[in-house]
Amino acid sequence: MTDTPSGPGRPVDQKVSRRLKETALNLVREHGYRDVSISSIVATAKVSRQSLYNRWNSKADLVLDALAEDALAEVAHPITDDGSTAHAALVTFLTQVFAHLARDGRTLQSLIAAAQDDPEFGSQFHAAFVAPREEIVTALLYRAQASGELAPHRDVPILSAFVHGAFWYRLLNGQPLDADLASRIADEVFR
Amino acid sequence: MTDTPSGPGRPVDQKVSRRLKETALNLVREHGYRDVSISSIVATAKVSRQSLYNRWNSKADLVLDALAEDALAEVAHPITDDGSTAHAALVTFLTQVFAHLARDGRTLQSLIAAAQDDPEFGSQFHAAFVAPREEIVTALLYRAQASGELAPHRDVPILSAFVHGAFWYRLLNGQPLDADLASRIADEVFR
DNA sequence: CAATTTAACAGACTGCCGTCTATTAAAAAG
DNA sequence: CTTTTTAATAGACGGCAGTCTGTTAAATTG
Repeated sequence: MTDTPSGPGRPVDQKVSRRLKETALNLVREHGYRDVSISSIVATAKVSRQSLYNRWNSKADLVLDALAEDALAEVAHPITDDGSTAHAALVTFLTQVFAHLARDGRTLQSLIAAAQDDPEFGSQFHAAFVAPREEIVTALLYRAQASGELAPHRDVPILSAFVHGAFWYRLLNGQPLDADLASRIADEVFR
Repeated sequence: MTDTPSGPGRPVDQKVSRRLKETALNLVREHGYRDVSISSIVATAKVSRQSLYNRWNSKADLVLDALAEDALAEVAHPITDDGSTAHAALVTFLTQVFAHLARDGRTLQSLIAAAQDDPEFGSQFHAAFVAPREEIVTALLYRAQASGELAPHRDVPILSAFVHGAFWYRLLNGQPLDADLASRIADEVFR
């Protein structure tokens, strides 16, 4: 999927792609998403403007792709501490997410913002970032219900919206995402 | 506060302000926030570009101001059905918010997005829209605790973040905000 | 090797943003 | 009435986004 060398024509230069992603991520982390222009990315990467648009539709597209290779993807695997309670697992999950967001939380805010006025990017962002985390928490809560740690009549989809919503609400309103928040969220979910 | 006619110099023409707000709101409701340019607003309102920038710093500023005079402000008053339970009051509040968002929810999404990359507008948006609703729900939950409807050990700030977060999470992810959601949120809060 | 196909590149172009300049209009102050 | 002060206007400007054109480069196909 990453490279399709078959067929005629000059092949896509992966070095160009890598250079663009690295440059974009470096510039965004240094100056902030808003203050990095497409023009500055291609100029810094020493790549033609069109080569960027041949690969991505927008700055948001490019940055999401660059982030996906980086720390953002590391949280997306399910939690494996099955010896522990669901309560503890939720705290662990949230703490991990928050820790990774210490570096790229600001950028993530900008990507969420970009998704609001660009439905196509919104779908990609949802698939790459939102859905996997939604899945993890939902599965965790259903397992907790099966094991009796969570009462069977609790509304798991709503509880999941509570957890992710509290996270988004704090992030998008510039409030801190710290270990204290993680444990208080988990405490309220598991009475 | 709306007009300060005292002092020398030509007074601000309120007709120009009204025309800009009306035009902006009409255009945004018809074409969507993203597809309305500053240039089209001033052209349609037959007002000079600078007159807009003399009053607001950005399109987001203008549209928030225009919305604030409209339906958005109507929800901001506390709930008065004191004869009812806190559970019912929360459902009423959420249903009202969701109903008003049927018209301007898309625009609100765009304003939340704009706030992410513009701290100054973020503060204004928070003061005009976020804080008042946060206040209503928080007060409602504390009253419920005082009356015994909500257990005293429950974490009201977190519960408030749950409620608003679920709302934001659904809105920003393009999911429906309907009566069903309102009652399920309330059911989980007052379990 | 020659023809075909696709990538990379340089550069131009339109449209919009946010700012700035110069001019005219409408008020208070002397 | 004249001066001062601020608003409204018209229009220009530099910078960036996204698109497009033409040219060169690198691969497969015949």
